[in-house]
Order: sequence, then structure tokens, then C-alpha cells
Amino acid sequence: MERSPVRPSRPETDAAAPQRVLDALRRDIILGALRPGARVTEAALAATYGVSRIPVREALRALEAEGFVESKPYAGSTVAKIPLDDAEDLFAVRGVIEATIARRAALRAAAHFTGEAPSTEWWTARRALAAILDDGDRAVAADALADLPDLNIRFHLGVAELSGSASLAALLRQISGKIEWLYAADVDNRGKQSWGEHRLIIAAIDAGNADEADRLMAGHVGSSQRGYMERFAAPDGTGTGAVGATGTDAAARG
Amino acid sequence: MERSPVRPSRPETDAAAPQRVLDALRRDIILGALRPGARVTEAALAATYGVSRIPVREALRALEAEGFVESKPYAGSTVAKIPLDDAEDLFAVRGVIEATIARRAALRAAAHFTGEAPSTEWWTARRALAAILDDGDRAVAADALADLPDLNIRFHLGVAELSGSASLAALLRQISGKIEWLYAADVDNRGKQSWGEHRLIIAAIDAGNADEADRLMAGHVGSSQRGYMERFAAPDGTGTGAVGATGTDAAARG
DNA sequence: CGCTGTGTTATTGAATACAATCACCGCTAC
DNA sequence: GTAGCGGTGATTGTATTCAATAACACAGCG
Repeated sequence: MERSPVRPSRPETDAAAPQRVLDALRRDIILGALRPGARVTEAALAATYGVSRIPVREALRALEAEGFVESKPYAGSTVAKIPLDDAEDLFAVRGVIEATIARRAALRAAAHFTGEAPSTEWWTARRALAAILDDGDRAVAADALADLPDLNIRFHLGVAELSGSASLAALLRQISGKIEWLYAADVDNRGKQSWGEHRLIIAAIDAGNADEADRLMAGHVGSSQRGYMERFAAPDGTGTGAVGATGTDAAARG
Repeated sequence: MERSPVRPSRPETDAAAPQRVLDALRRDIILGALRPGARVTEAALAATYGVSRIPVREALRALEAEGFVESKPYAGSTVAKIPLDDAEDLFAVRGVIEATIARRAALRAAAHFTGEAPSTEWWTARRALAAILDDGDRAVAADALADLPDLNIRFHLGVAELSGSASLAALLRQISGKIEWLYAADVDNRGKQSWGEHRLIIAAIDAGNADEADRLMAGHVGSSQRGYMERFAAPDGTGTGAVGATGTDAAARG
């Protein structure tokens, strides 16, 4: 059957395609299936995921903005270098961002005690957080440690949504991707003892105790940082171990 | 009227087109030419800039990642709401990021005293910074205050490059865009007295004095924050003025 | 008179087609 | 033997075209 003369194809719109490719690619990079320096060509990815190059392009550009790939015009994209040197600084900044988020979430909860009605988005975020906490507890009980990294990210992003600050949530999203990348570079998770701290943080937020939420979250991130530093022990001498004035300030405050 | 059968056009590749559209759009949003809530359609922008919808798409997606526009599938893009409520938190986080950057830049300079040779990129960044400082001084002398906001951004991003931390530089880039947006929402610059502090910061960095660089940069951002807060004085009561434990901690440290 | 359902329109999403550039390889000259 | 150089292939960048969805207006009905 001949086709109509000016219709060489039939574009099938699938608005979720770029998101799928983006998530899959980012997971592959963070988990190490794609090593730093590896070339990622649009055509290959398009064939892999069964879509055209256009959605693949979108995903690659998003990953470039997130810092996971590097692109040069007409020269293609490669997986970026893992920011190992930035580890301590990233933890320090993350500590401040997360503590600020926790504080703000608690202030928002406190406002609910003084008569202000919780918004719909707040309830949605709070319910999602409860589900995440339950899932994490189940995973800990079943020793399904492989599920914890993903749940951990979702917990922290959930708190960010609870805080209502889109700007801080965006910053956290950007930085936590990098940190998960650091972790997955050698080990896949930092054990389950830190999961228990999550309920304490949520309790402080629910109670509207801003100082306590700030302090607990800072300590939570700080112990995470210490666990990382003990494991990888800064083989290079770029001042690590002495740079900690800001870092420990943020992590050990309170 | 039939057209030539298989050649309806001739794509002219211009790899810089998305960047041009991105920069122009972001400037229009930050400077207020495009108000929050305004609809931005791909076709209109394509006509405006004389390119196809594809580069416009790329620019819009990048702006979405940066938080300046919001998009819904098949529904179009609108300019996002100015994050006024996040102002204090954004300043707090920016203070920590910038102080960390200054500290790291100073540590890098200190390494040069102990025998490590400066890299080519370091020299390039240092030279660019010197030029920016001179340009700013000239602008201050000529009372060309309109040039200061742009020079200010370039100064801070230049220090980020000097620090050598691509991750922190990316975070700063994201957050400083938001802060400039806040400023430009009502006033265009915060005067010229703060420009003089820049040379002091660079002097501390060049001397390799990490604590001093950290302290000066934190104070610099802190006074910027205080200037903003005095001007806009939180008309809404979202806890502003009491949220400052983290904020003032980062801003007034030292 | 208000509301709902439907048709229309405008706008985005994706697939294909073509142009421009870069990287690599072999070749030639010294 | 090595450095410089041109050709060739591969890959990205953009323009056009068609499909699908959302927003909107209007007519019909309660």
C-alpha cells in the first residue's frame, strides 16, 4: 500500500518519554553502569529506548544541567567525572540546605497549631512521607538494604516538599544526586542505622519545633558525612581534613 | 502550488542559538520584561528570535530546570512565581555556598605557596577576575551603577571558578539567578559601597588565608542580605524575622 | 439565568529529513 | 620515522510535518 506523499511517518506523542529516558540514564550513571568518560550518543539511546532522538536530546540536556554529562557542540556527550574532590564541600552545603528545610517545615507545621489550615499539598506531602517511612521500616526489618538508598532520597525530597520551598527543594535535588553518585561509586548504602533517625526528625517537624528539627537534620547529615569520610579517607591531599571549618560548623551545630 | 518534493527547507545549524535564546529569555524574566504568570509560547519566541521551535524548546527546558518557568504537558509554559517567600532561606544558603567557595579558593592559592604550580585554568580565572575588578572600579568611578549587577554576578562566579569546584559553581549559578531576580523585582542594584569589599576578599584568597576569606565572604553576603531585608521588610507573616537562626548564623559568623 | 456538554482552535510533543561540524584514518612530504 | 594534511565517516544541530492534548467558546438544556 502506498502511503500518502507527504507523510513519511506518524509521530506518536508520548509526553512521558523524556522523563523515562532521563530517569533511566541518571540511574545508570549514578549506579555505575555508565562509567565517567563513556560516550553517550543520541542515536544509540534512541534505539535503546525505542524513541526518536528528540526526547533523548531533552534528557541529555537536563543531565547536562544537573552536571552528570558534559557536551561539546558537534562533538557529542560524555559522562562527567565524579566530583570526588568536592565531597566534603557538597556535604557541608547539603547540611545547611537540609537543616534549613527541616526548620522551615517545622515552622509551617507550627503555623497549623495557631489556626492556619494545612493546604492540600501539605497533606499530600505528609501522607507520602508517612508511606515512605513505613516502606523504609519494612525494608530495614526485611534486611532489604538495596531499597534504602532510593527510599532515603525520597525521604529527604519529601521533607523538602513539606517545607513548601520550591527553591530549596530544587537545590537539594541537584546536590543530593551528586552525593548519591559519590556513595554509589564504591558502596551502595551506608547501612540502616541512620534510617531510624528519620522518624525523630519528622516528630520534631510535626511538633513545630524548628530548632530541634534543624539540629536533628544537621546531625543526621553530619553523621552521614562522617561515615563517608571514614570510608574514603581522602587519599588526595587537597586540604581535606583542614577544610572542615565550614563543614563541621554546619554538621555539628547544636 | 506544489512545492519541491522532498526539500521543504534547508536547516541552518547554529549551535549558539539555544544559548542566545536562553540568555535573552532569562534576562527578560529577571529584569521584569516578562512578568510572572505570563504565557511564553514557543512559536512566538521562535518568530521573535528568527529560529525554529527546537532551539526555543531547549531554552525553555533549561529555564524550567533553573526554576524560572513552569511547564505542563500540552498546556504550555508560563513564567514562574518570584520566590519571595524563600528570600531569607536563599540568602542563608547562598552565604554558606559562597563562604565555602572562598575558603576553597584560598586553600588552592595556599597550595601554590608550597610548591604546587598553578594550573592554566587557574591563571585564566584569576586574570578574568582582575579584569572584572578593574571594570567594576571604573563603573563605580563613573557612577555607571547600571553595570554593577552584571559585574557583581560575574565576580562571584569568577571566584567560584577560582575555587576549582564545578559542583559548587553550579549550585551558586542556580541560586544567584534567583537572588538577582529578587533584587530586580523592585530595585535594580544595592549601591556601590559593597563593591569595594570585593578586593579585600580577593586579597585574602591570594594570600591563602582560608579563614579570612570565609569570614569576609560570609559578611559580604550577609550585608547584602540585610540590605534586602531592610528594603522589603517582609510584608507577609510567613515567619520571616524569626526564621533567622540558620540565616544569621551563616551571615554573621565571624 | 446558570450549568454542562460538545465542537473548535491553538499549542505542544515527537518523528523524519537535511546541513554542518568534528574526529579519525590513511597518505604524503620531509 | 615522524609530522602535517586532506578525505571520509560518524554525529550533532535545526527545520519541517503530523499527532495529541488542553483551553476556550458557544449552544443546548435544566
